[in-house]
Formats: sequence, structure tokens, C-alpha cells
Amino acid sequence: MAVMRSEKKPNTRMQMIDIARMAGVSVSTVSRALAGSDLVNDATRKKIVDLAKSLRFSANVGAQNLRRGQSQTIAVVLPKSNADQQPVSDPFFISLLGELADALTSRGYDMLLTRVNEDHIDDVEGLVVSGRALGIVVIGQWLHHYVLTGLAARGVPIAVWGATLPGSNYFTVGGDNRLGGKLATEHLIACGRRRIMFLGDTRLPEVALRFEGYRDALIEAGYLVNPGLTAAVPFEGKAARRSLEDLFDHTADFDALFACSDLIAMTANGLLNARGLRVPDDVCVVGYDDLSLASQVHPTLTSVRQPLAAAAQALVDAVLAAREGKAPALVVLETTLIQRESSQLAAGGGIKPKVTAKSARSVKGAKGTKGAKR
Amino acid sequence: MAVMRSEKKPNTRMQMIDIARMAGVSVSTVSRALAGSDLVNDATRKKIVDLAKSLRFSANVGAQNLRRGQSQTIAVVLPKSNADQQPVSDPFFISLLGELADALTSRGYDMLLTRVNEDHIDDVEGLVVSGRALGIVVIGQWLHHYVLTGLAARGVPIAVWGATLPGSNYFTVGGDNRLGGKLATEHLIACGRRRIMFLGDTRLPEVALRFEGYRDALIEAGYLVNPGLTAAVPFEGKAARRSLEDLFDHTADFDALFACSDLIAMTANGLLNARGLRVPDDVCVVGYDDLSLASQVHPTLTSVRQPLAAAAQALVDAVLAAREGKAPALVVLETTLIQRESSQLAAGGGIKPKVTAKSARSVKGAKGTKGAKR
DNA sequence: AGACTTTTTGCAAACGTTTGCAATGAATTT
DNA sequence: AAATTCATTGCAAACGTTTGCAAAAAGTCT
Repeated sequence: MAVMRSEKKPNTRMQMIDIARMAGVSVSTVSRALAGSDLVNDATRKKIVDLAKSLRFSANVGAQNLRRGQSQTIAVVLPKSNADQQPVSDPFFISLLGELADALTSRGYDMLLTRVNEDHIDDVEGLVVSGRALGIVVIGQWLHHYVLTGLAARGVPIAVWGATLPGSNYFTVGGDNRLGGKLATEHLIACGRRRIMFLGDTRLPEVALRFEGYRDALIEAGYLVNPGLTAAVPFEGKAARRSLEDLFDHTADFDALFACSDLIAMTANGLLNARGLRVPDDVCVVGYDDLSLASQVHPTLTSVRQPLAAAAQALVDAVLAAREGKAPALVVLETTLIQRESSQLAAGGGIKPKVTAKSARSVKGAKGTKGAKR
Repeated sequence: MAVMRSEKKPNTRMQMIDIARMAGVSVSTVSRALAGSDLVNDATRKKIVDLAKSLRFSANVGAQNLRRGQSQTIAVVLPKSNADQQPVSDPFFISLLGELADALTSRGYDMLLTRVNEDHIDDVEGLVVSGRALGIVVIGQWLHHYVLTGLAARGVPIAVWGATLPGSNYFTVGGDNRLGGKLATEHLIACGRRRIMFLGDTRLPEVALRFEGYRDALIEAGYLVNPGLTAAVPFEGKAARRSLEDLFDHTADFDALFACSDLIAMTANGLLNARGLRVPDDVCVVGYDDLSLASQVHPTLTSVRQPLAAAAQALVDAVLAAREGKAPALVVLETTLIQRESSQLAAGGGIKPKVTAKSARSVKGAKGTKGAKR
């Protein structure tokens, strides 16, 4: 009896060569057929494609990348502060994450999500060097401008959500923070408030810009900028609450709050309520980010909106542009104020939520700008 | 003059062979040194490792995977309903996502995030077949039990966050939904409420189980289960709001709400407030998921907590077990009720938030159970 | 000093694709 | 009918690692 080699080895997965054998062609042809090349006869291609589909075959991506010399993956990194090891707390970033996932998949890229400790942000370079990702989107600039600059200088393709800092050597996408701050403050002034408190940590570039807007609005209206009316409330939930409690214990001399995130605004809202202060009658409150929740809570929250979907698109554009070695552009997205109950004019008879002002522009290199698109 | 070949080709990236040349050894040695193999002399290894580090070298992952025949990536899929194309709305899933990212990276896996349309969930098989990921974590079972069963049957390693359904052939990790429903309802009964409304879409397995707990609690207390006190409120924000508005327009005959998500609870809260009903005095409200926001809003929200970090760990365990071909286990995590202001007893003098009851167990294969760990 | 171990290294063959080039055969032209 | 095109296919060499095996170097024992 002849030695019989088992046809079906314990070979785990199906590969092109299997398809090739079944279709009676070579691997080259299979490869070309599946890639949709017109170098292969229509009938043959159809046969191969059908066969592959019916067998649920999908070519090994690692091998493809290796051969092609590039991957189709973009890494999205969420820096985590080592102070609070909490998972990303702010829903805003999360929503952005969701939009990014959609934007990337719809363009045929895979999304690699990475949480990295803020003092190891440099490590993300490895993602690119190792060919795991072709570029990196950083969600939140925080205090890492310097590190990001270093990465970009070393040729790592990065795009960052954050404040558009003038001399930046990396791609940035963000809202118009200064305008946002200004709109919010002007609105509160229009509501007749004069002692408007600014809640946010101005060490963060985005917050610093919002504060400038706040200050500009006050000055233009002829009011003083009272340093006592500024509190460096952090973004993270628990810490924010603690900070606010402490604040309200010591200060009560305000008639409006401008919070740099909706989360802060809502928390403040709750605390004010607990202390018997009514929103908006006693204190008007404006938040930032316009979370979907902002329109669901009571009272509904006036907030500054940044267009998330456009942001995600712009970030993807930016990281791809960065990869092609283009000069970094700073994309500033449309930024609008959405008025709701938490800043209702006391006298006014039923103001409907409305959009007050807009802004959409791009600084330095209009290339990737989708700001105005909506 | 001899032909001079340029030493430095436009060869983009550094690879092992470059390190090898610089260190005066072969690629094999570099490979082994970087892998920490003890087959290489300590001094040599140190030299190579240092060199690699200083050059920021990182081995090509595609090639590694190809050679090793496996990737170190786990795909996390977020099904998106094609009804509302919204990005993931519920913060609960997002938080879970964050925890998953941490759990995976801390164990050395990469996380591939994929949003997939709910009628193409089958496609995720391609992620595994193509070697892009070694397994899949599905966040949210929704109505896809059948599809998931099919995937598992075809040998795709999956682990699902959702309800632990008895005959399931795939790994599941979830809270004790029945107990959660029961705890919430018993608590509301203890608050003296009798017309407790259940808000949630019982077509979803998790919600169905919570409803069973609700029903059991009512029956054990000797109350009737009134079909008029059940409303299929969806999870997504806008739709939930619409549904609730419609509901409150037609029904007012309740003194408590048990909502299947905190988002629903908060929205309901806002609407009740707008209609002049006070929480908890007129209506007690209990939510589900214990979002961090639950303790920040006013009134703070009583809610059923599921341990997120443990959930993420269990999901990773599960998908790895699935990959090893182990028999599917159903992990049920500790589920507790966190009492807060929204269900404060009217008479009671300052009830502190407290945990009322616990549950942690595992059905069928205690292998991956980390339920009790915290 | 020779015959052993033991440690340290390098060679070369995979891993599963893609793609330049050459080969085949059919269709067209002369 | 030979010569020329053209459409379709296959061969074989990459892509950058890992790893079994054998070779070389360095100790250890008689």
C-alpha cells in the first residue's frame, strides 16, 4: 500500500493557495482576482471571488502589510493622567472616539485604540516605527504640547485634538476656543449677569483660550476681570466635584458660571441646587461641549458646541496629510452657542433654544479644512 | 573608478539588519536579544538592547505576526443600530470600552476598535480569519443572540457583554440582571411605593431579565404586576426622550420609576421636573449602570452598579479562553444597588448612600470568573 | 593535550502575500 | 501561413521577522 499523505493537515487556516487549488489556478491569479485587478479574466475572477466568499476567506492582513510595506491602521491614543488612573471620564472625548471610529472605518482604515500613560506618550512612536499603525491621532492635548512637538519633529505622523497653538509643528484640529469663551460670556452678560465665574484649569491650552475669550468679552462690555472669579476646576468627575464643593464653600459672590465642560456644569448645577440656589434664576450656567445629555437634564444646559463629526473627519484628513509629509495645518472648526434653560433670561417669555453665532476658519494651510462643511 | 553603490538607499525604516550590522552580529542574534532570549550572551544582549533603544527601533509587528502565525490584537466591536446611526450613545458602554482598553494593554494586547452595522455583524469573522485579531469582544448583545451563536459555532473566538442566556454557545460576561431588577424594585417598595413603572425595552435579553426581577419583587411583596406600568423606552438619548415625553403625556399614575439605564433615569428626571413633579418626593427614581455622573446630578441618582473593571478583565479572560477552544462559560458579576437621593425615603432623616446587597457567581465553568474580585 | 561539554553564534528556511517579468495561447494582422 | 499583437496566466523573488539546526568558541575534565 502506498504511503498516503493526509490531504488535510492540521493546517489551521485557509489561505490563498487553498483557494487556488480549488479553482485550479495559481496563487497569483487568486491574489489578483481578490484585489479586483483587471489582469484576470472576468469569468475566472468571478469564480474565485465567489469561492472565496462562500468559504468566508479573507487574506492574511499581516502578510499583505508586510509585502506592501504599509498597514491600513491608524492608532488613536487616549493619554491617561497618572494622577487619576480613571478611564476616560469626559463623555466628550468618548463621543469623539465614536465618531473617529466611524470616520476611519468608512475610509477603510482600522482603528487601534491605545491608552497611554501621560508620561510615556513618547512610546506611541513605537506604534508607527513597528509598522503597526501608519499614523497617530491624539485625543486631547492636555499639557503635552512639548512631547507632541518632539514626536512630530521626529517625523511621526500625528494629528491632535486640542487648541491650535500658533507655532505648532504638528497638525491640530479643534474648536475656536477663544470664540467659544467669548460667546458664552457675552451671552451671560446679555442675560444681565455681571459676576460671571470662570471654571476651568487655564494651564490647559484650550481652557486658556476660552479664558481669553471670557476676558475679552468682559472687557469689551466694560466690566472688570475679577481674579477671584476664576477657579481651576479639573475635568475629571470626582476631582471636579471636590473642587467645586470647596469653591462654593468659600465663594458665593457670583450670579453666573461659565464651565469649561458640560460635566463640570452639570456637577455645579447639582451642587447649587443642593445649596438652595436656583438655576437659572439665581445663577445662570453655561457649559462646554454640548453633550447629548445637555439637552436631557433639568434644567437643560446652555452649552458651546463643537462639531464632532467634522472634527473626526478633519483629524483623519490631518493624520493622512501628516503621513504624506505635508506642512502641518491648524484646523479650527465651527463653534456655536446653544442656548437652553440654564441661562434663560429671567424676564424673557420663553426663549427657544437657538444658535447665536458661528465661526469656521482655518489657519495656515487650508488643505484639510472641513470646518465649514456640515 | 569602481562603481559605488550608495550605502544609504532611500530605504525608509530601520530594521533588524541595520541593528545587526551596527552591533557586528547577525539578525538572529538581534532577534533573540530583543526577545530577551537567554541564548545570547549577556553583554551582547545588553549592547543590542541599548542600541535598539537609543535608535528607537521597534521590530515590524506584521512580520513578527506572520512568522509567529498569530497576532497580539483583540478586536472590540461596537454594533451600531442602523436605525439611529448615532455614535455609541450610552456612556456605560464607553466606560466599559475604556476599561477594556486598559485591561488589554496591561496584558500586552492591542485593541482594535470596530464599529459595525448591526446587520453585518457576521463580517467581524473576517477580522479573525484575516489574522488581524485573535479574538473578538462584542460590547452589547442587543438582539443579536442568533448571529453571535452562529459566529461561535463557526469557531470564531468571541466574548460578549450582555445577559447570560442559558443555552449559549458563546462566552458571556454580564451583571446579574435579574437580581439588579429585583434589588431596585424591592428598594422602591421599601420606600413605600406601589405603582412602580418599569422603563426598558424587554426585547433586549438584559432588560428582559431585569424585568423578571422587577416582577418577582412585586409578586413576592404581594403586589400586582400592572402591564400598564411598563414602557419600552429605548436606550438611545433622543429616542428615549421622545418615548418618555409621550409616556408622561398619557400616564401619570405612578409613584416610582425603575429605568434600565441611568441615561433614561436622568432624562426622566428632567422631564418630571419640568412637569412639576418632584423627585424623590412625588416620584422615586432608580437607574441602572451607576455612571459616574449618577453621583453628580441633582438629585443624585440611586442606581444598580455593575463592576466595570472586573467586567473588562472577565471579557479578556473569556475571549482568550474562547480562543483556546474552551467550553463557553457564563460569568455573572457582582451586582449592587447604590442608594442615593432620588429614592430617599420621605420620612427618613438623611439616609446615607449605601450598598444594600451583593451577588457574585458563575454559571457553568468557574474558570474565568473574577466576579467577586474587586 | 586531547576529548568532551556547554555556551554563544550564524545559516537558511519558513510565514502568506504581492507583483515584475516571462510564458502561454488566442486573436488579429500581413 | 507566418508574424504580430493582445489578453490571461504562472514563476519566483521579495517583504522583515523567528527559530531549528549546525557550527564555532570557550570551558572542563581526564
